[in-house]
Amino acid sequence: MNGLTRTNYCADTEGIGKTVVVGGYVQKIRDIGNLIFIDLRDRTGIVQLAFDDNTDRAVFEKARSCRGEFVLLARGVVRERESKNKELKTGDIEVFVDDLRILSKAQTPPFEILNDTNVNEELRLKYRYLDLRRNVLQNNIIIRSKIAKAARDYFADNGFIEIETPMMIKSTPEGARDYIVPSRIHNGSFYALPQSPQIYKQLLMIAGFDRYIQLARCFRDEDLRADRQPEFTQIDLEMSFVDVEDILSMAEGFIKYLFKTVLDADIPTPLPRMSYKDAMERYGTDKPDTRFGMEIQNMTDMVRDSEFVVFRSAIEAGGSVRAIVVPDAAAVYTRKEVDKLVDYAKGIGAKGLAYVRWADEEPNASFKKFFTHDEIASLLSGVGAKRGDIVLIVADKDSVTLPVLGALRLVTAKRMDMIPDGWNFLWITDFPFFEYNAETEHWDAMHHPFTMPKDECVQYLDSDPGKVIAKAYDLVLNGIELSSGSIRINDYELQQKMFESLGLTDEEIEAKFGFLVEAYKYGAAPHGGMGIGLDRLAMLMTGCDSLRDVTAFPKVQNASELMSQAPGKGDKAQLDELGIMITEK
RNA sequence: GGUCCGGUAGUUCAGUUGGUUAGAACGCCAGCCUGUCACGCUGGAGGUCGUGAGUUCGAGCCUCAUCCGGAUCGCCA
Repeated sequence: MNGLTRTNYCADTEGIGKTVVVGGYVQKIRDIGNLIFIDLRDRTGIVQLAFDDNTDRAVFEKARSCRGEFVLLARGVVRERESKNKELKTGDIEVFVDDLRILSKAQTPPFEILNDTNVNEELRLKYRYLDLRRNVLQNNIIIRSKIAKAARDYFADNGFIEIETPMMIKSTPEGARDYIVPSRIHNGSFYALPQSPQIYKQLLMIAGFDRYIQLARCFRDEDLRADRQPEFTQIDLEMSFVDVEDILSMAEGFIKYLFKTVLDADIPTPLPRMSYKDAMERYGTDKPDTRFGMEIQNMTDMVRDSEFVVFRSAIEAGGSVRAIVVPDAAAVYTRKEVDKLVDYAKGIGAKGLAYVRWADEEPNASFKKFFTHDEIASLLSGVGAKRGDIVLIVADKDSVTLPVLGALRLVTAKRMDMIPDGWNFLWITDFPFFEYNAETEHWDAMHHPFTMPKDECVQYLDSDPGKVIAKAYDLVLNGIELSSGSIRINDYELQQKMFESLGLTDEEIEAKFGFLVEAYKYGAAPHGGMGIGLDRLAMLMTGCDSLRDVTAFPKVQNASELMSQAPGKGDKAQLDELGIMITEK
């Protein structure tokens, strides 16, 4: 670059008396007449460039002409500052510049490049390359890179082979909606982008690779959330000659290594476990946040004889009455706000929400007409409530009471600010194999149809599908699902039977999974694996609450990308070639 | 697809019951300033009030539609 070669990153500049060459973006200019300071920024941080009346006039004038975000290369001697800045890593030194190159001028950016920004995210995403200049965002991306490296290192050290699987594959039924890619050669046919490399990694096990890993891009055409992007990355792995325990301990080893390497945090292993059934009954969700208590309590027996029709009819219909106690909430939740909770509960499927708001001496129960003073007192002591608490009660089928209270538990805990920091990992095990779909009146696979049922459950496949437990497991961190996996069926006859239980006809099985069933006829070791969400790991490990903050070029809620404006309309020639005609929706 | 929230200088926001010329801070431009680091001082430029209809003598403000972004429910084997 015009005879100058960079010697130091900005924040790594050191050695008083040394001549250095630094390069970066102009963060800030302070022009004090015969004295100019420029804060120069690169991905490591900031160093101050200094110019004074001993500076060559041409260099001085060049410095004066600089503006924010100009790209500079500056040579100079490192010297101690006359007045130091304790806020800055390089606050004790500055570079006294004798040669300055303006490598690139820059327009005034639409927003200032500041770590602590409150600029509208929409604008930041439109100019994502400017947003990404901010050190906080760069650090997130760097941590993400370290996570990926830790994964490759750990699994390579444990004998895993990194193998790429195709991105253009055949659409698989069930599961999420596929993104599809039209084929030019096969007019009218489409590839699908993989929702995960599931089938391919099983085939790699059949091929005998024994241990596979891939940082796999996955695609799901479903609505977005803060923790859901339509394309995302999984640390995808599969192992042969294993059962559940082998995979869990391999994954635990990785988690331990990862957190030590990237965050220098010690994660005690083995990680705690909870069955799906316990998770649902105690937390109303299959991904409980166990950083705080407030578990769901079963009040059914306490109110079994009550006259209150809401409670009684729920119980008589085979349901339950359950509650959570929100400690010290009466001071925070006014009557009006409790009403909002009632609306919220109704919005997520409850018929209603009974409550006791115990602010004053006398607890105020929404159902006090139906209970005596003593009965209410005994209910309160039964659930362990004290004065100042609010008790939220739902009476319905378990499939309503549990998830509703689980959601209320999270909402109120956030509002009460009672969720401590920490790394609370939890394995959820013993998932049901089937999930009844009331709409189609079918049993669907809860995990996926290749999941191995527990040995002792195979006998219930026909008689009582709801009773079949799968060799499937999820890893949950602070209430967010990080990972999901299972042992796969490696026996083609059993696989055939599972497909039949799912209501697939022989023709459907043959058309959709024929090659997979065929493959298992040629011998397969017991195998299983999991996919760990790299994006979510990065989000949690950087303390962010959106995947957008750990993704270089994320998509927004309607799955478009604001910088490039993707997706775009296909042009006429492209569509003609593919034989595609667009109809108005 | 439903519900809710938001959209006013480049940015972040304020804008009274609908009423004269829509303000502030930061940023930007120019000048001055020898130790700044949120530099300071002086002056200046900068607005399709997301868009389109409607109500009204008069709309940033009220109504409807629509676009964009976010949260949430559905959805995500």
